[in-house]
Amino acid sequence: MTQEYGGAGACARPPSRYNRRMTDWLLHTPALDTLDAPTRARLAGLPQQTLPRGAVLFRPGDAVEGFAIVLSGRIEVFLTGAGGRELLLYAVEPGQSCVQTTLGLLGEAPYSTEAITAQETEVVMIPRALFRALMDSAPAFRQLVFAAFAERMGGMIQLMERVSFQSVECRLASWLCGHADGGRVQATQAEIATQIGSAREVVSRRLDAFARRGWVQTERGAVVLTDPGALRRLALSEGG
Amino acid sequence: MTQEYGGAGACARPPSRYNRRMTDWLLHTPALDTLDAPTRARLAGLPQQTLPRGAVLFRPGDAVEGFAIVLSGRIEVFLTGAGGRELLLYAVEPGQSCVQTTLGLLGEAPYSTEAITAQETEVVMIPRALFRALMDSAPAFRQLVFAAFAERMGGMIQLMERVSFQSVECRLASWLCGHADGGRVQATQAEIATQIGSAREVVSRRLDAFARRGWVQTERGAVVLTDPGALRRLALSEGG
DNA sequence: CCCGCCTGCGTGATCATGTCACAGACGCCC
DNA sequence: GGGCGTCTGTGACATGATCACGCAGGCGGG
Repeated sequence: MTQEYGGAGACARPPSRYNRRMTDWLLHTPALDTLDAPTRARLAGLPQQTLPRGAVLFRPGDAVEGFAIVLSGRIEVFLTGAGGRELLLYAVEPGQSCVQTTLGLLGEAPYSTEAITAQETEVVMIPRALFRALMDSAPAFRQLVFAAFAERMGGMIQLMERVSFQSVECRLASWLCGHADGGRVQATQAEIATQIGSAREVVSRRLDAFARRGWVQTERGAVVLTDPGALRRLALSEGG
Repeated sequence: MTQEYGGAGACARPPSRYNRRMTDWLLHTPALDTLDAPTRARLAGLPQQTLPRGAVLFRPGDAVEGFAIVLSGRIEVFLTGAGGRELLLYAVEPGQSCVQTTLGLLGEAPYSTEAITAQETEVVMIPRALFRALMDSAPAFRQLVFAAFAERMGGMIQLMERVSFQSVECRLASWLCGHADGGRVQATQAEIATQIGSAREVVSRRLDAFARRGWVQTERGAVVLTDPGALRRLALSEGG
């Protein structure tokens, strides 16, 4: 399902066909607008890379090569359990950076999670040395990194809360509402299961229950929301 | 079980009987050894507070008053679910600081968790303004905060892994091994349940199973480990 | 000493979820 | 049409959470 793409070093040594010209990508990255001129100058020269959907940026055990900033697309970071079950920890979207990476750069610890692009994704890698220099010398950059860190931590706590204390039904309804595009969600049940931290069979049964209540219609690779209101009410009901 | 102690503002406005003399507590805090002289000077004057066991430092919804550094004792931070079930997120021990607090100070977000002292605990509170100033001007302080942050994030990911992918039996065995004092663990089954993120009844049944295998003996408010080796093997078996 | 009460513990019943095994359905390519 | 891989549906079962009790030990008041 997720095609291998360059293995462990994908983000560090990508095939050249995915390298882009060195350009002023900073202009298109609002999150970095607050950076001062010298910092911008040091960043502007870095090459950006385009990764196809399904590329593996890192796996558990990999060493951390540099600090990634996402320009466009989306990277999903998963925790993998013994039985092969996966749990989406968080997603990295444009202007954001990867906490696991920050963690690795600051503490020398290898990755314990797996990162896969969910769409075609453009990233800029900041090498370790430059990252550390910026952290020390560029207050705005530091703010940026710290803010990202804080946001993730908050997100992780929320995730823990949902996974530990909320029913699968609630999580599923919530996820469906949050991913509907014109009353339609394009995803296989296995994908949904991973996203909400459950198992495919369970998703299948819950969706079936929703369908019997007339809230959704299931198709191969998609779910149609026929009563988004009901789903939303369930999602907000905090049901344990 | 956890006596209320001054409520929301406990750490900000403690009863005066718990205030101590202003002293050079920095001398006894190895974690802060790397701080430069000016920073140490700014910190040395802060008062330390002593909180009894069971004091509530903050609850969900409280505003963040300042940055806490633990000198001695132990603070436990919990997530609370709908049914009143609680899950230990992490503990703050001497020389460490509270991430939730950092998060709140940086992002203005209120607490979503609950912090309770597990023993008599000495803390120093750094007011918000000083905290921000130090973050900007004292690289060593910044390093300290960042390192703590990174460590917590790693811990949270590990916790997520254990809670999501490991059996209660493994977690229980592991916890017992980690908390044995001379082959004996002093804790009620309800406490153990909270620590490993399960329910009291489940702990009761698992302990019973251990007892039938001759690995432990249960007493009122305590567990005696009669075969620590077996428990340790189970704890390390990564059983899903 | 007896009683009432609180806390901690044990247990059965039931529900929610995760896991395993397997079969049918759908799409696609040859 | 036939073969193959992916997606989905289902039954059987194990684990864990929740609910509803009852029982035991400890403690203070009478």
